[in-house]
Amino acid sequence: MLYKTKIQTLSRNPFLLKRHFSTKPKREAPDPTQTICKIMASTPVAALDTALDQSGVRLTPEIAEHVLSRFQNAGMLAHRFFLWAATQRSFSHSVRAHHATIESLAKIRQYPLMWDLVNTMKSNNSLNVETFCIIMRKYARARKIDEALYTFNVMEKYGLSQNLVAFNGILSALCKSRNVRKAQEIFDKMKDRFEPDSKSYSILIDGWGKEPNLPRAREIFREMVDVGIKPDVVTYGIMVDVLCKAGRVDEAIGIVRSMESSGCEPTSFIYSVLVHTYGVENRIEDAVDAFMEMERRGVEADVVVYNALIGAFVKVDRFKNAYRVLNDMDSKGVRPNSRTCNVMLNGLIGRGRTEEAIKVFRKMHKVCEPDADTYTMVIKMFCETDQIDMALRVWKLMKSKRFVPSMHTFSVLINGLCEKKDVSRACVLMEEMIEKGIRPAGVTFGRLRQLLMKEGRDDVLKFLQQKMNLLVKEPLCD
DNA sequence: ATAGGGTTAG
Repeated sequence: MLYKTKIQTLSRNPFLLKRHFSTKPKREAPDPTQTICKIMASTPVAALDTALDQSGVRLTPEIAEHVLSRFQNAGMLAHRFFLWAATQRSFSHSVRAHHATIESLAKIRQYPLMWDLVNTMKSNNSLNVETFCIIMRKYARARKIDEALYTFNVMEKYGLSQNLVAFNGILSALCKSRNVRKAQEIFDKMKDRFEPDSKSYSILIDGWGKEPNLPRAREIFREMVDVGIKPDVVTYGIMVDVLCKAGRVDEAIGIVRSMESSGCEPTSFIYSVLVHTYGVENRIEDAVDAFMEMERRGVEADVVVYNALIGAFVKVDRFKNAYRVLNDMDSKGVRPNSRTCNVMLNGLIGRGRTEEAIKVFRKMHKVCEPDADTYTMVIKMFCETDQIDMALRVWKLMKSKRFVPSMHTFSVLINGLCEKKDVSRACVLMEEMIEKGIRPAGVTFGRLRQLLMKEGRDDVLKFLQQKMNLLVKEPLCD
């Protein structure tokens, strides 16, 4: 109640951000990590071992993990480093380092090398079920369903038991890669062997919900209850989400009430779904009510619910309320994150409030670690307001932080440059993008092609096209 | 890495 009046009577000054974002950005990686990363980034592969040998760094498992996570999108490099490190005296890789390298190799589809590592782990006696879950998930994401199933089936040959964890692992891998049908098939075939638990059912319900197939999701939920497995707070949360996404908010509320009466307390997770859904439907009063109900029940708001509430206000153009929520977060000690920033920026940019967006970006980007989307939005905004120089400055800022731009970040800037007929700059970026292994969207490439043809630069076009043909057809990363 | 939520872009 109090909260509602508070949000309605707002401070005049929308820029209270200094107060909200007083925390320092993240800690830095330890120094030896930097040394190694620099060597890896600047040394030709053939000379890498020697350069690493001469670095004088005393390796620890922690440092190795840091380095591997830095290069997780550069699978070959990560693997080279892994092999080099393994030869160092009185050093051995952690299980997590093995897993990280397995993931890196799977990303670039170097499956034989990946299995080599599995065998290494077997002889180390460090293999576990998680190793196989990782591999199953990677195969499923690469649309290699048979290989995922093979991985599941081959576990026992590696001395691991095919237990419920593994069973849920394969179900999850299949559902997450949009193969619910297959997951359901496996489930039906093997459920007697594994005694499914609430997780098994939750995985399937979520899978059907994302299909989307609400009737099937409902059916599995019912089956779960029928066979005597109690839905827990996660299962309820999934059902609420599935129903809300299907536009059945009324029914979702019914679930919330039923969980209350069965002694299962809703969490901030569930409220974030509700607040978000009301926001999407422009039902700001209901969104605020849901948020207040949560507070009344003593459930602590986390950054996600706050973001949903901010998004709801932004959607109906009530920015002052949004700033007030930021204030509230600050007083409760909940730190905003990159999405908080993105919700604000997206709203401001969408309403043409460019100046304000710039101010918010200036203040927030120091605190909330912008993500690729933050940069994409800001660069796009500058392109569309005819400030390409500013767009380029943000690009440089991003690069100076060694931030890796996404395909979309490249796209908006290339499009902006094309718009300005700055073909040469656009081409340089296009080349950089392709070189990084990122496949440009068809329209982006098409636009540049048109310009190049108009200017008679068929040579450049041919060059870019050839480079692109070297790219694998499917994306290498996920 | 056996289960769930919030933004945008394309």
